[in-house]
Amino acid sequence: MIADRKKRTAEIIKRLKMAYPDAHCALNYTKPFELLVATILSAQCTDERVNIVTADLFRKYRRPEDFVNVSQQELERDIHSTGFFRNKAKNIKAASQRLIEVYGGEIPRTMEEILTLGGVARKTGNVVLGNAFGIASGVVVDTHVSRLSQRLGLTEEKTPEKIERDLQELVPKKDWVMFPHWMIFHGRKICNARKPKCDECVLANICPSFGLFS
DNA sequence: CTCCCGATAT
DNA sequence: ATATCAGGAG
Repeated sequence: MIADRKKRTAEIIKRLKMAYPDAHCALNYTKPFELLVATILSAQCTDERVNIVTADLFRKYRRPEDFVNVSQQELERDIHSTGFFRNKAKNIKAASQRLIEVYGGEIPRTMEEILTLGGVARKTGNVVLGNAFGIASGVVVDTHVSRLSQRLGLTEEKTPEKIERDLQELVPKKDWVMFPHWMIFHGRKICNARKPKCDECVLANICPSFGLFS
C-alpha cells in the first residue's frame, strides 16, 4: 500500500524532474523579506500578477519599517490588484511589526517562529524557508500540489496540513523543496484545474485519474 | 464551515 | 456567468 505509493512517487518525481528541469520559485524577490511579502500577496492570485505589483512595491518599500510606517489605506492601494487587499495589507504590516520588535528585522529560520508572524501559515513558511534559506522545513502544499496529489492518488486527505503529512512520508527529504516546484509547473502547464491535458501528460500511464476530467 | 477579493481564462 | 489563481483567519 504505502510502499506502492512510495515507489510510484519516486517514478512521478523522476518524470517531472525530466520534464521540468528549470522548475523554480516563480515569485520575484532579492531577499528573504521580499519573498515573505510576495508569498503573502500570492494568496488566491497568480504569481504573474504578484510580480507586476512587487516590481513597484519593492522599489517603494525596502525594509519592514517601511511597511509599518505607511498608512493601512496607502498600502491597500499599492497592493490592490492582488485581491484580498485589506487582509493582506493588515497581515504584511503586522508581520513587519513583529519582525522588527522580536527578530531584529530578520526573518526567523524556524517554522515555529515564522508561524507567530500572523497571516503566515505552513504553506508560506515552507516557501520562505525552502527557497530563501534552503531549509527543508516541510513540503509546500498549495492549490496545485493539493489537486495533483489527490488526482495522482498520493493522498485522500483534503486539508493542506494532512496532505503535507502524507507527502512527507512519500517524498525523500532531499526533494522536499523541489517537489512542489515540479508539481506546480505541471499543474499550470498540463494538469489544470479546469481541463487537464491528459493526452500530453508524462504521468498518464501511472495516473489513477487519467481521462477522468476530459 | 465562511469570509476575504481583483484579474483572467473559458 | 463562472471557476480559478504558490491561503489564512475566525
